[in-house]
Amino acid sequence: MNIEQSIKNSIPLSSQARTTVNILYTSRFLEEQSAPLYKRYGITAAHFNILRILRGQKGTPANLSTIQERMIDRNSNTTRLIDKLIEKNWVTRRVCPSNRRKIEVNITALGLEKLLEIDQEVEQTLSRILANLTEKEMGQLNTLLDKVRADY
Amino acid sequence: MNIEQSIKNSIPLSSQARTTVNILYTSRFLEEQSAPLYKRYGITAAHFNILRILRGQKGTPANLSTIQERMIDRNSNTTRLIDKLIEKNWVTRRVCPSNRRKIEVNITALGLEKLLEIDQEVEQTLSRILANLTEKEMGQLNTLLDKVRADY
DNA sequence: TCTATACATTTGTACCAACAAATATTGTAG
DNA sequence: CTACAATATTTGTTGGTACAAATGTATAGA
Repeated sequence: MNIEQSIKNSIPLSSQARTTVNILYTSRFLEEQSAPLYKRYGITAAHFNILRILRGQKGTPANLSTIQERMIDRNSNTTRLIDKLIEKNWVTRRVCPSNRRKIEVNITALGLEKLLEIDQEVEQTLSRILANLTEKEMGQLNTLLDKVRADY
Repeated sequence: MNIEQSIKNSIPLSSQARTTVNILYTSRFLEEQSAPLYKRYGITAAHFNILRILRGQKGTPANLSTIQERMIDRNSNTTRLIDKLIEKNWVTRRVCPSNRRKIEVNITALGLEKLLEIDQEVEQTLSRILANLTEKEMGQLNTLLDKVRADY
């Protein structure tokens, strides 16, 4: 179903508006599909995203500003997101010895283990949904989306 | 900048994951660009979306379930979103006489006026951002996104 | 060295969203 | 005509998000 049928629009949208609505709507759709999965582990997509960033560090500790830079969903509550992951013993936080304004966040062995578990489920879900697209089409889609954000 | 540079990823993502992250990230980007605009009018994107749906009704009242069906962001708080629009005198709500379980929501003249104002600003912002894409590219992007949501 | 400024994170607050349960109304099977 | 299920919306609660202000630390200039 195309986007105008999906949202049952009765007034024609400009190409720009239609494209924007389609991106927002599809993003929302993907979030809805994956949210229950994160929930089973007591976290949200934002927590998962942080875990993936920390794994990407390959042992090097990350400080808050680095994490924020790399997040999909930048917000100023990264502290509280980390708090939750600490509660679960999935990450650790300590004051950076060389610059005590900074903190060092590390993923624990348990965190890595859980991340792997969740990651596999996420990949399964995504593969099922994106099975509708060929590799070439995913490439085109990525190129076009990159173009939307160009100059920013 | 492509998505892996944007989020500074250091571990290669699967095509599915890359595409998903790209859709989420671009969606988030578009929300960030338009949010301040809505905020100046004391509303959120969800309120704006409801106003657009009501305008699409061309005078026919919409009940809550109809609005929810057409929303980008479906949630069960549509009641409270409407509450806010009523406070502003941008919409009215009354019990449907033929079926008192339902309510009838209408946009007011003031609501239409404000919607037009906001809409013009939104269009300007979107046109500026999506100026990076040709009409043909927007068409391709829409086709690909529709395909992501096919079968659902 | 005192002071101002920049940097990095945390905290307060108000609002928004998700989910479940509650309420009210209507339709329907016996 | 009554009990039960279905429909439509509202409300309670919990937790998340946005934004601003506050805190603590480091750096650089007079």
